[in-house]
Amino acid sequence: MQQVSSLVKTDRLVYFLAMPNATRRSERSRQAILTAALDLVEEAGYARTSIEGIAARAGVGKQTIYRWWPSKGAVLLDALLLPSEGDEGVEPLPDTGDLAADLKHVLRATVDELRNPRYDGPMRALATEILHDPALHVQWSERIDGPLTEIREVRLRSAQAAGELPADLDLALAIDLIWGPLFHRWLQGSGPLTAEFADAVVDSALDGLR
Amino acid sequence: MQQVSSLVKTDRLVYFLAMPNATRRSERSRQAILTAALDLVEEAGYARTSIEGIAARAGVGKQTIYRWWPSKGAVLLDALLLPSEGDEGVEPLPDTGDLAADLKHVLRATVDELRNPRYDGPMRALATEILHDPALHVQWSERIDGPLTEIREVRLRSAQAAGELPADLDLALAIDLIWGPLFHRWLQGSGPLTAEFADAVVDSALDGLR
Amino acid sequence: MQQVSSLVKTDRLVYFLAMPNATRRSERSRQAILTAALDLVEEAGYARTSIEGIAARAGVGKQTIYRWWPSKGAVLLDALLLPSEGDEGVEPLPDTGDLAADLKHVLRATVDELRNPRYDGPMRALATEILHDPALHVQWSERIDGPLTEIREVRLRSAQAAGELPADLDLALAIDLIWGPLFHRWLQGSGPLTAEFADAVVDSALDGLR
Amino acid sequence: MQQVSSLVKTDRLVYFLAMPNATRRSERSRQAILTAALDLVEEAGYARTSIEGIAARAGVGKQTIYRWWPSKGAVLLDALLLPSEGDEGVEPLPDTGDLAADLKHVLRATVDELRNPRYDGPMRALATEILHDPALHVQWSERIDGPLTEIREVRLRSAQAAGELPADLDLALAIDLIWGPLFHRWLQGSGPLTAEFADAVVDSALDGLR
DNA sequence: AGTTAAGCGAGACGGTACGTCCGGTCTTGAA
DNA sequence: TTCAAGACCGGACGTACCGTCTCGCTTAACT
Repeated sequence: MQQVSSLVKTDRLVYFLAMPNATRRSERSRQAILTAALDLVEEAGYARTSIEGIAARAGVGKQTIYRWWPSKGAVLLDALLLPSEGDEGVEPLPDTGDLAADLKHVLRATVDELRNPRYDGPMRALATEILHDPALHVQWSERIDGPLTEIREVRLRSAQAAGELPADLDLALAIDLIWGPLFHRWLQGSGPLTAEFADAVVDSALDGLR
Repeated sequence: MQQVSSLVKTDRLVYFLAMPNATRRSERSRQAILTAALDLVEEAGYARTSIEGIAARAGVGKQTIYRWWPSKGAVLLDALLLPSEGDEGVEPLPDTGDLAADLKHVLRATVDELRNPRYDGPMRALATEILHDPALHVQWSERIDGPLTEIREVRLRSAQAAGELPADLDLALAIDLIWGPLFHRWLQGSGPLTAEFADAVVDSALDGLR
Repeated sequence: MQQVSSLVKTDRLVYFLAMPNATRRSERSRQAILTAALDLVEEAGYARTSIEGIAARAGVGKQTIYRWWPSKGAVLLDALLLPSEGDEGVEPLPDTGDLAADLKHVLRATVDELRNPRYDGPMRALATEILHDPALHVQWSERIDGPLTEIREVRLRSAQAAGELPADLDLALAIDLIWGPLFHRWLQGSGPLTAEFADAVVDSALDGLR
Repeated sequence: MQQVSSLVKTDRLVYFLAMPNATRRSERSRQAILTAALDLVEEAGYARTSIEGIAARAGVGKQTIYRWWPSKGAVLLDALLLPSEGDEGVEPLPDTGDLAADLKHVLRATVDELRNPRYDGPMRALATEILHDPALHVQWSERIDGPLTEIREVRLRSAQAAGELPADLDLALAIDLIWGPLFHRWLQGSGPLTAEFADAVVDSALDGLR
C-alpha cells in the first residue's frame, strides 16, 4: 500500500470485459464518484461513508455506482488509483547501486504518503477491507500489492546480482523484514512514523539488531 | 495482538468506575454475550456479526449489551480476554539467556495463535476496528498492546544487560523489526505464516539480511 | 365517524403535493398495508398493533409505511376510507320530506356500522387517537368529520326550508344533540346500541324529553 | 367523567383486599406518584407519559408503581380522584325544583372542569384508555361513571315525581340525550365548549329541536 | 436525420440492523 | 416487608443504508 499513486491499472481490459458496454460510460460520473468517495472518507471516515452518500455527493444515481463497482471498497480502490490513471506501468524503484540509500529513499516517500490525510484514511480502510472481502483482495493483489512486490523484488534481485545481498536470500522474507516494521507502526501506532524511523528500519534490517 | 490469551485486564477498577453499578451485573449474561460474540465471528465473520445477532444468540436483551459495551469491537475485545480473565498479570517472555531461541519460541507460539480460527478472526477484526474507533484503540493499547510491549521490552532489556544487544538500541524499533514482519504477513498474506517463517524472522532481524 | 365507508378523499391533490413522488408509489404495497392494518386491529386490537407488525403482515419494508404515513393512526384513517376510495363525493343523507324518518334511517345505518367489528375497532381507535395527535385530527376533520357535518347540515337546512325545523336553529347544536347521544353510548357503553335506541334518540331530540 | 373532583373512592376496601398488605404502604410515595402522573400528563400528554417517567419524577422505584397499580391508566384514575379522597360520598346534583336550571348549573360546572387543563388531559386519556382496557373500564364504571349515573338518575327521578318529566321516560336515554352532546363536542371538537352551549343543550334536550 | 438502446438521475422497494425507549419482572441492600 | 435503585429480557420505535427495481430523460451509435 505504499507509493500507490504511481501505480497503474494493469488490467483494465479484463476488468471491463465482464462489465456493461463501457464505451457508453459517463466519464463525468466516474470522476465525480471517485472524488466524492475520497472526499467523504477523508471527512467522515470509511465506516461512516455510505454508497448512498457517495451517490448523493457525486450527484449520481445509486445504480450508476452499482453498475460499475461491486462494493464500496472497490470504489475506493479505484479512487486511490485515480491520480496514476494515465501511467503506463509502475515506476521501478531507484537503483543507484547503493541498496541502503535507495531503500531509505523509497521508505521515506512511503512515510510521506502514509502521512497524507487524503490517502492515509482510504488506505487504512482498504488495508482492512481486504481482510473481509476476498474479491476485493484479488483486486488489491493484482493492481496494487502485486506490482509493488514485483518492483521490490526487482530491486532486491539487482542487489543480489551486485553482491549486496546473499544470492540465496528469501525475497519474500526480505520484503516482510523491510516493509513489515513500517506497516506495523503505521497500523498499530507503536511509535512515530518519521523519515528517521524509515532510515533506522533500513539499517537494522540490512545489518541486524546486534 | 499476540498471546492475547495470557493477558489480564489491568485496569478493571478504573474501567468500572465509569460504568453503571457493576456489582449488580449479571455474570451469566456477560459470559453468554462474550461466548456468543466469539462464536458468531468464527462462524459468519465480523462484518456479518451484528449486535442484534449476539444478543439473540446469547439470549439477552440488546440493552444489556449496550449497557456495558460501547461498540461491537469492545465486546470482541473483552471476548478475546475472556480466557485470561482470572490471571494476575501477563506472563513474562521466557528468558533462558539465549535471546534468539527465546524469541523463536515466542513467535512460534504467536503463529500458532494466529492460525487458530477461533482467535484469528476476532483478532483480525479488532486489529482493523481500532483503526477507525479511537476509543477502542485506547482500550486495545491499555489492555492488550501495552502489556505485550511491556514484556517484550523487559526481555530485550535483559538481553542488553547480558550483552546480546547493544545498550543504546531503540527498543521500540527493535519490537517493530521483530514483530512487524509477522504482523505484515498475517494481515497482508504476503506468504505462508509458519514456524519456519518465525525462525527466519528472528535470525534475520538479529543478524541482518546481508 | 359514522358512515365512513361512503366518504371520499376530498383533498388527494393537496395531500400528495407534500409527499414524495407519488407517481412511483406502489399501489400493491399500499393496498397490502391498509388491509393488513385493518386485519391486525380487528384481530389484536389497536394497542397491540404495531407498525412493525403491519409491515410484516403486508410483506413490506417498514420504511414504505413511514414514507407515506406519519403515524399508525394515519394508516388506519386511510384504511377506513379504502372502501370508498373511488367514490366521487359523500353520498347525501336521504331526503324524503320526513325528517324524523330520514334521521332514523341514517342513525340505524350508523348503529349497524358501529357494530361491525371490522370497523368498530379501527374507528374507536381513531376516535381516541385524534385526541392526542393534532395532525391526525386535521386529517380526520378534513376527510371524515367535515364531509359528514356537511351532509348533515344540508339535510337540516332542507328541513328548515320545509318548516320542519325553526329557521334560526343552531345547526351545530342540532348535530350534537342528534349524534351526540349515539356517540356517547358508543364510547361509554352507557347502554345497548340498537336500532330502537336510534329511533328513540331521534324522537327525543326532535320533540324534547318532556 | 364530569365533576370527577367531587367523587369518592367507593370501594377502597374491595380494591385493597386483593393487594399486598396495604398497612405498610408508603403514603408519601403514593402521593408523589399520583402527583407526578398528573404533572407529566399535563406537560407531555398521556402517550408520552411512561411509568418509568412517573417513577423517576416521583423519586420512586418502578416496582412501587407496579405493586399497587395494574396499569398506567389505573394510576391516572386514582390521580384524578386524589382531590376527592376524603369525601364520604358523591355530592348529589342540586335539586331546586327547577330541572332546567339545575341541569344548566351542573353542565356549566362540567364545562368548567373539562376546560381545566389539569383535568382535561387526564380525563381524555382515561376516556380513551377504557376503550382498550377492560379492567380499567370496570374501575371507571364502578368508581366514576356509576356514581355519576346514580346521582343523575336520582335527580331525573325527582323531576318525574314532580311532573317535570314523563313517568315512563327511559332514564338512560335521557342521560345520553343531556350529557351526550357535551361529550361529543368535548371529544370531537365540533364547536366551542361554553356555558352558553351547556344552556342550549339543556333547553333543546328538554324541549326538542322543533 | 431518425431510430434505438444504453446509461443516466432519481428514488421507491423489501430488508437488516442500528441504537433508544419502555414494558413488566426480578434482585439487592438500606430502613 | 416495603422501598429506591436499577439490571434484566423482550419488543417496538423511527432511521440509515443495503442492493434491486423501475421510471422517464438524455445521448451516442448505427441505421
